[in-house]
Amino acid sequence: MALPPSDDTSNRQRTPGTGLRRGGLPFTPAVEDYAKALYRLEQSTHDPVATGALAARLEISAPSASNMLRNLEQLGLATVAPGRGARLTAAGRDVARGVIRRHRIIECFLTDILHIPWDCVHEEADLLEHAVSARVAEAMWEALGRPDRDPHGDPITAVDDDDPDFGVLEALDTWEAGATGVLVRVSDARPEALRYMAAQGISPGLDVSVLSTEPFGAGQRVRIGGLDHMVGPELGRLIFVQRI
Amino acid sequence: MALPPSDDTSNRQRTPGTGLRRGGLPFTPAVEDYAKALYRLEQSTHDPVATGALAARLEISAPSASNMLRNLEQLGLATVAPGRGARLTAAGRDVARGVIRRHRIIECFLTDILHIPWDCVHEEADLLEHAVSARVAEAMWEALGRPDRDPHGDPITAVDDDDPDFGVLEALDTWEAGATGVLVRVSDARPEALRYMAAQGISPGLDVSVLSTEPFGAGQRVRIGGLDHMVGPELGRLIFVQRI
DNA sequence: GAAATTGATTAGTGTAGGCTAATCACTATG
DNA sequence: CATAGTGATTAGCCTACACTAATCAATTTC
Repeated sequence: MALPPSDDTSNRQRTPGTGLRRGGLPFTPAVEDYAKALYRLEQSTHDPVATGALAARLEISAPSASNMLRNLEQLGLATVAPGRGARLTAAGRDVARGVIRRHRIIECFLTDILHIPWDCVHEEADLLEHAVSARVAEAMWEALGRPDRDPHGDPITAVDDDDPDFGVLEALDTWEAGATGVLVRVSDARPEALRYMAAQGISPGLDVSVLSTEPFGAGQRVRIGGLDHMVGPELGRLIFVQRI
Repeated sequence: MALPPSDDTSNRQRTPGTGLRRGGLPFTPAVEDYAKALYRLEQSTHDPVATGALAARLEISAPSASNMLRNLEQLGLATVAPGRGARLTAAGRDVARGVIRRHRIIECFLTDILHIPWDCVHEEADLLEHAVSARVAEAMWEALGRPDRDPHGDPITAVDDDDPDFGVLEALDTWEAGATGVLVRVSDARPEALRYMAAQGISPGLDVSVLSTEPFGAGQRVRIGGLDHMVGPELGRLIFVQRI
C-alpha cells in the first residue's frame, strides 16, 4: 500500500472569478502585462501614454485598453488623465520593473542553465514571468551569479532602478564603414530575426567592425566575432553596438 | 539613444476570454488542475470519481465541479457517467501525468538548483506547473541529471507510465518497535507538517528505526538519520518507509 | 463655420471559471 | 409507504478580460 493521503492539498488561493490558482501573487498576469507595456511606452516617449498606443502595443482593442486602464487606476498603479492618456504611479512602475526584472532573469536562466537556444527564450519567459514568485526569481539570479544583462544584452536592474541610460549605445545601421565596437544588445522584438542571428552566430559580447556600407539600401558588410555578414538595414536596426 | 524598437512584441496568443497569454499551451490551468485531481482520486479508489469528491479535493463547490466535468468531457479528457461519477480518458491521463511530472521536476529544480527550502517548494511548484512548457520541464530534468524522485520522495515517471506501485512502502505509524528501514517519501499534503519535518531534519533517504511504540496514541519514538524523534500518529501517517 | 477624420469611451456580448439557492433523484429510515 | 437525508444538477449570478458596434469629443480640412 502506498500514496494514501494522496498529496497536494495545495493552498490554492481563489481570487474570485480567476479560476483556481494565483497562490498569493499580488496581481493578475493581465495587470502585469499592462503595467509592463505602459512602462515601456512611457519610457520611450516620456509623455502620458495614449489609450490607442497601449492597445496597439498589446494587440488588443482600444476599448479593452480603456477598460483596463480604469482598473489599473483603481489598483493605484496608474493615473488616467481624462482624454489625454495614462501614466504609471510609483507603485505601477515597481510592478512593471518587477515583471521586467523577472523576465530577464528567466531568460538568463533558460539559456545559461537549461541551455535552451537563445532565440527561443523570450516566448518561454513571457509565459513564466507571471508565475515565478519574487523569491524564486531572486534565487535564480543568485544561482546565475547575479548577472547584469540578459542573453539579448538587456540590463537586469534592481526593482527600484530605471533601466540605465544606454549612453553611447547606437543601432548598427547608423555606423559608417570603418567603425568598430562591441555588440551590446539585440532587440528581441522580432523572433524570426533572433532565430536568424542565432543561426549566424551573432550574439551580444562579440566584437563588431563595419567593413563597408553598400549603396541602394543593401546594408553593410560587417565582421562580427570574426565572421563576415551582410547586414541589411532591417536587421541593423535591431543590433545595438557601442564604440570602443 | 537606445532601446528604440522597445522589444517584447511577444506573440501573445489570445485564447478568447482568457486574458492575454497562454502562448501555445494546450490546456488552461484549471483544466490541468482538474485532470490532476481526477487522476489522483481515480488512482486511490480505482472507481469512477464522484463529483463531490472532486469538488472537495479542489476545494470548490459541487456545481463548479459538475460544470467543469462537462467541459473536460467535451475536451475528450474525461467521460462522465450520468449520475455515477467521472473517469479520465487515455488523453486525460496523459494530461494529468504531464502536470504531475512537471510539478515534481520543478520541485527538484527548486530545491537542488535554487536551494529553496524543501518545505516551500510545493506551493511554488503549484504555481509554476501550468506555466512551464514541456520543453523547459524536460530541459530541467536533464540539467538535474534525470532524477527519478522529487524532494518528497515522489517518483518522477515518464508521461505514459503510471506512478509505480510503491510495493512494500508502508506508513511509519503502522510499524512496530524494532522495525528498521529507510524513509522513502513524505506526503506533501500538509505544508505545516513539511515545515516541521524540515526543521527536525526529517527527509527522504534517511535510515529509520522504530525504538518504541508508546501507549494511548502517543505515537512512536523513532530514530531517523541518527536523531531521535517522537512521532505522533498524525505525522506517522505522512511518512512512508520501506523495510530493509 | 460646416464637415470629415481621428481617438476615446460607452453599451452590449462572450468565455472561462467561480458561487449560492433551489431542485431532482435516490437511498434509507420510521 | 411516506419522509428525510444525501448527492448531483439546474438556474441564475459574479468577476476578469476580451470583442464589436455605436457614440462622443476634438481636431483638421475645405
